Amino acid sequence: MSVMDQSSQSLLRTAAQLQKIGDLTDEQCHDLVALPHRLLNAFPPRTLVREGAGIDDCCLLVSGYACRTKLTRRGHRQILSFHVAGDILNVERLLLDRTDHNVQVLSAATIAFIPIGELRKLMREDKAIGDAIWRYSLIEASVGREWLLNVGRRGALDRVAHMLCEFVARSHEAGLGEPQACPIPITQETMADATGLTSVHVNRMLKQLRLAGAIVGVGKELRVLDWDSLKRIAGFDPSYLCLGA
Amino acid sequence: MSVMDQSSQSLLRTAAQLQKIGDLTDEQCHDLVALPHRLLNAFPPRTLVREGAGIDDCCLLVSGYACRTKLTRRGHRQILSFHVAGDILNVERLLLDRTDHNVQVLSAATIAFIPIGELRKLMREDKAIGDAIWRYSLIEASVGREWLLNVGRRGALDRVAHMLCEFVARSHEAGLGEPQACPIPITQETMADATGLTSVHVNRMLKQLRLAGAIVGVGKELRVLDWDSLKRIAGFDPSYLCLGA
DNA sequence: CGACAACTTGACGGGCGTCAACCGGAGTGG
DNA sequence: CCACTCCGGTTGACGCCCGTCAAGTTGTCG
Repeated sequence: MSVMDQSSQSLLRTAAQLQKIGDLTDEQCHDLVALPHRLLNAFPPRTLVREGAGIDDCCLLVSGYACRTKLTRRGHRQILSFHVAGDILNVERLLLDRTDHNVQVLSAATIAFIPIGELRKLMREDKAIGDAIWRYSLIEASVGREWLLNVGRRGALDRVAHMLCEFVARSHEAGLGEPQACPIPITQETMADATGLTSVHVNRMLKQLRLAGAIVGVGKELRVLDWDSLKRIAGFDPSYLCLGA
Repeated sequence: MSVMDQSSQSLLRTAAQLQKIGDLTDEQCHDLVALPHRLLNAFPPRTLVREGAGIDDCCLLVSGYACRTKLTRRGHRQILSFHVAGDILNVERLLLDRTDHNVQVLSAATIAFIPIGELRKLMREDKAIGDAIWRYSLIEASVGREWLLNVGRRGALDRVAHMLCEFVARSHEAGLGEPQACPIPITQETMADATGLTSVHVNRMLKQLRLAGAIVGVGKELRVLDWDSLKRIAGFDPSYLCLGA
């Protein structure tokens, strides 16, 4: 595959996701893929976007894993969402002047930068595409609400289990693994910042989940073994992910 | 003021808020106010919208206070956001088929129900109005991210203080009080469900804030006394509220 | 082989949850 | 007018969950 082909394919996952979300035609999908952009390879713990920055590009995750983060004044980090290939990393930038969070990569990743003006132009010209992206942002908000419930009102074990469930469900949706035996390539420190716990306590909870037979593996090869069991512990109901639409 | 006048005024606050957010003309503002709707008076602890429901109206808060909530399977409640007069209580319903949370009133309140079809039609006909509402939903998402940071990564004292700060800042923006000496008409149990704490511990934190001279009052007459002091304790930076735009 | 990052485990302590009692004000009915 | 109830706030005692600190292990990369 030539460099040109690679580049022309890089927005495909995002286009496919928006096609499903917004019920777009193949032609609209093509318009999305044809958007001008530049690519970047990044490695952790690289920060792509910083809070308060008014960057001029919309960032799409072409491959790899990424997350959004915020920091308290005292320097404690909270992860706001996980992202897989095809996700848009800063939708809100399309209409707001300021980015209120950071974006960091969690693995080796490729990111596509699209000038905001180009994307806005396409959205203006084709209302269905605009609606699809709006819908995408509303689904993100729905996921964010579930995270708030998770962090605010579930115990540590349920909380970790729930985070793993979402990770697996979204990986599966993106074609990156099976619910049964899906790999989870993130560190325990990352899981801690996503759940509002410490890495030490995440470790204890993972041990407990291992003893319960729900997960297996160590280090970077953590895998979900018993999907049903994990869902039960977490009280996981995937409807908030809006995968069906 | 006649009943007719009352009804014709009821959407005014929402229109004014969207006008500021989306830089709308007076005429566009007028179109919003003229939307067909019916009014409802409600008292706590009434639930207006239930999770999973596919209700056909968009709910605007005309007066009073309300909040969005979610429940874990075990029945623990998390408040997702507070709302004051002029707020839209279920924006996401404009593009998603399902509501993923509940809406409850926190005080005597008046709600306007607008048929979704009517609002969608107006948004289609006037793109600026659609953009303003999208922007509104993106600002809500920004607030939600700050809540996640608050609940996940701040200690109990900072957390309660931060919640009070936001409540005051938004009340002030809506013209319902001054930063200095702003009343906070919600119960400690409500504050607990908003911060991921228990009402007992919220009580302890409020006592501490009283001793620090930041707040005064008891029961339903809780008031912010020393705004700067409260902001400092909370580490509050209002930019996430996007009040300037 | 050394350096380093991530995981693992144990000991200890504190922040916050839980339980329970009491208080005070608002509403209600006699 | 007073008794009663109810809801919300207040406080203390107690204990557990989870944070903190620290040491040790494993795997990877140079």
